Amino acid sequence: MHALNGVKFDPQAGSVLHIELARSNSRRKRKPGSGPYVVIDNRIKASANTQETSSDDGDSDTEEPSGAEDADASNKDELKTVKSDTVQDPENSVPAANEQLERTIDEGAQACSTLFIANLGPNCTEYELKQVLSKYPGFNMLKIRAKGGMPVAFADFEQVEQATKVMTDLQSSLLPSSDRGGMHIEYARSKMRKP
DNA sequence: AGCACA
Repeated sequence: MHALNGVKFDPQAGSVLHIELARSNSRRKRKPGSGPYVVIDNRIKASANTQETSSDDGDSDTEEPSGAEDADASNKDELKTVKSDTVQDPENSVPAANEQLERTIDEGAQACSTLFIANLGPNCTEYELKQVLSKYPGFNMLKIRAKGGMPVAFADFEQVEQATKVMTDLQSSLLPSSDRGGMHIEYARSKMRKP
């Protein structure tokens, strides 16, 4: 940059190059904790207080209340003393038996009365699968969808428990048409899940 | 790992 600075690039007008470092992005990087999601764990914060004031480019962008850091510092010790192991598990207070069971079958997925079935062979037909599923109580309907690739199926039941029964029963089981491993069954994903 | 239709 200094090598080129001041170089005459237009002999007629006598214009001269003026080069300087571009100012850094005026929009400062969002600090973790300033967004809508607040990190509760403050343990890492203690050692990372160095780059706060160094890169202030003087832009008139003042989203940050300047007193925030000081407040953080004074609150730090207080927050640290909150021990997580003393918190009582709210799940244990009301142990509904079947809820526990469903959670154990496939934790992470929300139990529901519709099953998502994958890893079906390319030759699996709706009819074939329906033959199997309709042996089970509460079976409502089956939909097969083959979006370009391998077919997947959605099986709906009257009750969650009935769907659960089918899932555990048929999990990894082979269909006659299958050219691969057993089918993979999960609860269907729904838009209505708890956050 | 792959989740549609109403």
